[in-house]
Amino acid sequence: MDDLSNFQWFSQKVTLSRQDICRDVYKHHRKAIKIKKEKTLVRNLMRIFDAALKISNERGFQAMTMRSLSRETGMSMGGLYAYFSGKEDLLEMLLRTGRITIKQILEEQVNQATDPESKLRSAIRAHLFLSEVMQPWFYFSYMEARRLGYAEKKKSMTAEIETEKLFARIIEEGMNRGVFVVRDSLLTASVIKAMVQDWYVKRWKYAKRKVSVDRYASFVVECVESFCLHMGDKK
Amino acid sequence: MDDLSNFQWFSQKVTLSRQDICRDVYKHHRKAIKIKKEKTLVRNLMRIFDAALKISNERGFQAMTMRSLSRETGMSMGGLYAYFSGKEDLLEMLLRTGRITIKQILEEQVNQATDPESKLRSAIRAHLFLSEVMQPWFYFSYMEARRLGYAEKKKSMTAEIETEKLFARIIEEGMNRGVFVVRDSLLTASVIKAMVQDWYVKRWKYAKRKVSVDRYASFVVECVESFCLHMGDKK
DNA sequence: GTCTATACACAGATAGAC
DNA sequence: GTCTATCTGTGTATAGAC
Repeated sequence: MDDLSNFQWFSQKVTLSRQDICRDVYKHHRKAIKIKKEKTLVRNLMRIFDAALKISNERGFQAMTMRSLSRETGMSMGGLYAYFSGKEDLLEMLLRTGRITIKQILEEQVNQATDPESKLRSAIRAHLFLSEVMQPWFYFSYMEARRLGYAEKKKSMTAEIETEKLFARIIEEGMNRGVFVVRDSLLTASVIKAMVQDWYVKRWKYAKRKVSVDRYASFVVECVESFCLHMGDKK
Repeated sequence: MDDLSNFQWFSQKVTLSRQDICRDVYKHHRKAIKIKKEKTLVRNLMRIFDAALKISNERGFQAMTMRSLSRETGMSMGGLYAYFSGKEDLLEMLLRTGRITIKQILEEQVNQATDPESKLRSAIRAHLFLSEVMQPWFYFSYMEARRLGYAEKKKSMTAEIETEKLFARIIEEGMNRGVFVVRDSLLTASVIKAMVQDWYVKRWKYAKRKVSVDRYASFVVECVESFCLHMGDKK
């Protein structure tokens, strides 16, 4: 799929799914949400999410006060509590929406390719482009996940393991078919994930060096293929 | 150097340098520290540092209250303020001690090897073993660095860039000598760093899978060499 | 050198007017 | 549906006893 070579496609997908997400949030947090008109809910919830991500990614979620959220959204503190029952609740919403979006979009991408080589390439590129479009969310989730309550922590650990398994399965398939060198597939998946994560965690670094997603993606693919195929030359 | 194959050597080094570190801390924070006896200072400062790292790595530095630090150290809140003038000050001390220890120890390791291949191997292993011994500090520094004041943030960014340049220089030397494939040396250094960081950031994952430092180090070296030398087979 | 008690600031959350 | 005003809990920091 040619669209994978840039992230426009992902960007559209993410924007379009915003309505669905809000409906889902409403379903799961009905008790807490006092807003009845869907249009108002969608508009303000998005404002709140964007503001919360912005503030949290600068100083941390715990350091984000309701007052600063009020300032950033332009809504009053009292008004904010019509959209969630408390900070914990907001956190849960934020994490949930991200997980759902990612799942929806990645599922559309899965198994578009057939051979292990192009599957691996697609998986790496898809992850990178998605994390580029939703960078604030990925960064937030990465940084805050491990300091949450037990339940949320577990969820994010499971998500991490699942992503790795996705890569590991592709690699194992390649090994079984004899196109990839036989090595520890889980460790290989881990280092791939580490490289993908570096893109959204250290974005300031790559921005400063003017490295684009496309270039980074190509580099990671080259690196992984060289390891899996033991080819040093460009393909 | 054979000692590099396990991290006992690093462990000893770190323990031995504790006294020096305290002397350095005392020098830079003289105004804030009200303790006169060196023995008391060293003992309690270490208690405080260990406790602060433990709490912060669970819930974040910002979420660590003086009350929780008091509980963890067994010291009273009033007593704690004899060792630093406030949370910000404690933070600065913590980061400083880590940077100094790392610098001292890594400098001893630099240029033990001569050819680019073994230099690269040594650099990777040294970083991994050091981060293993000082895991709480590395994790802390990684997680808290980006939400500090401007000055401290700058310092930790510089440290990150410097580490990358260390790797990049070795790789460039290898390219110039014709033993490494010519590629983007900075991007190569970045992905190496990403793999090394994954070790101390995702330690829970590797612990669960019973992957040892030694095994992880060997794997990363294999991965990097395969990319730089375009050899897929074991060396 | 270490403790207890407390000052003071600011956080999250809500009630009730509009 | 949104605002202002305010309650209550908890945070950092210090003064002064031991």
